[in-house]
Amino acid sequence: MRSKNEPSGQKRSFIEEARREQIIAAAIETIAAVGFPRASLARIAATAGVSKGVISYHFAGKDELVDQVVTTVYTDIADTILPGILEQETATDILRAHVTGVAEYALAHPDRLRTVTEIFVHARGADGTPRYGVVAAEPLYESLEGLYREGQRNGELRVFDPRVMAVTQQAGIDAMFGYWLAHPDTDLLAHARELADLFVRAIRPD
Amino acid sequence: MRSKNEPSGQKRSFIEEARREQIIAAAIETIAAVGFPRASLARIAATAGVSKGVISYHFAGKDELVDQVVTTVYTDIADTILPGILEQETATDILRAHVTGVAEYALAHPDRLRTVTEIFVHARGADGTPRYGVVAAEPLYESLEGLYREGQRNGELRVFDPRVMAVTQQAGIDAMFGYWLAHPDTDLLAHARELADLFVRAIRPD
DNA sequence: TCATTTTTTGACCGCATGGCCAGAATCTAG
DNA sequence: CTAGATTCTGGCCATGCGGTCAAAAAATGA
Repeated sequence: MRSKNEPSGQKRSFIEEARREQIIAAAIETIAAVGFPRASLARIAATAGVSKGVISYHFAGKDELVDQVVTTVYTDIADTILPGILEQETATDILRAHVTGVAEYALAHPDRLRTVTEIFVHARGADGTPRYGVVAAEPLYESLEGLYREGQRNGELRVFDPRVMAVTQQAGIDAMFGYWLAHPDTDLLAHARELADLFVRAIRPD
Repeated sequence: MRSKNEPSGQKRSFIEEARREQIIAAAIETIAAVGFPRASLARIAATAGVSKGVISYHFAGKDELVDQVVTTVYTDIADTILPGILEQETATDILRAHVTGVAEYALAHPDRLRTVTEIFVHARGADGTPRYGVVAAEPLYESLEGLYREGQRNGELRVFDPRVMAVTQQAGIDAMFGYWLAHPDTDLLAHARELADLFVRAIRPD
């Protein structure tokens, strides 16, 4: 049975599903440990304790494996921090919940966040262009913009450029995580609170 | 004559200096065009119109070439935008001059900014750790912190965590440039003004 | 039990990389 | 003009990569 992105028609066998999960987990562990450029199929296979060919057997190629890693981690992040965000009422509270939610997830699962960061930064398509670059962040930008616009409509926020703020907010969060990776002794949650403060002051009415 | 980082004792010959400059220019052009991971010595040599061995002859290795590229570009950036920053009086004006200065440089020399961005993101040492990562940004962070602290001392700025703000400001500038590269039709200077606005509001007194 | 299918292994392929080097070409002094 | 130093070329090397494959091993089911 050749592996496919979607189990079209045929269901995936037991062992097939288990192996895929195992290999995805090994990929996350390996990428977090040695970085994306050094996470070769051979290294990932060694982490999983299987032969290199097994990965080729269960995944169409490295690209599909990386796609599955991204999907797996992002689903997990969304499932973890979305509930805390949805229970907020105001745009300001949502912003704070977003920033601190990512920080809390980073503390609980540093490997997963590091892995998707590595993939976003380093993964490139066959033509050399980024595979998950700025384009992949577009839905997130639009989501943040919607939040800002609602706040502007009801007067909770002042008038500003939502796109610039969305890009900046996401950049601030990414940089917070990157700085913490390089300086693990710093207080990530304190950084998150301070960062949220900066953003709230930047967009509140005069 | 073997090449060295510093001309120790012996002066560098005429042709040596010319070739080094030519190869550095070719490296900048190549990295900006195809990205750091694809900018092999062979490609850079082809851009320069010389044999691959020439690079090995004039530089100790790829690492030294990349170091020279970074030094060259950073010196140029500093020479270009520092004057405009130094003539400002207040911390707020300095911040605005910093943000818009980088934007103006990006418009004038997109290849150079893109190249150092590529190098900072992708260049790794033999052990896989980043060669110009967060650690390399430390002097810049300290410089920004000094600026903030001065503003806090004389009451121009409120009290906030200077390190978090420094990390965030630099991240916002980097993201501005990255977004512009992906969306070249957007108004970079307008983004810079808006970004400076966000930052000024984030740190001004209540 | 035993034939069939699924899964795994380990060797192998083509390719690109950074670096090396013998010899040719070029430049420079005496 | 000529001898020596400098510079350049083009081919070569070892390494690591993603991917493929025949054959072995394991699981499955009649």
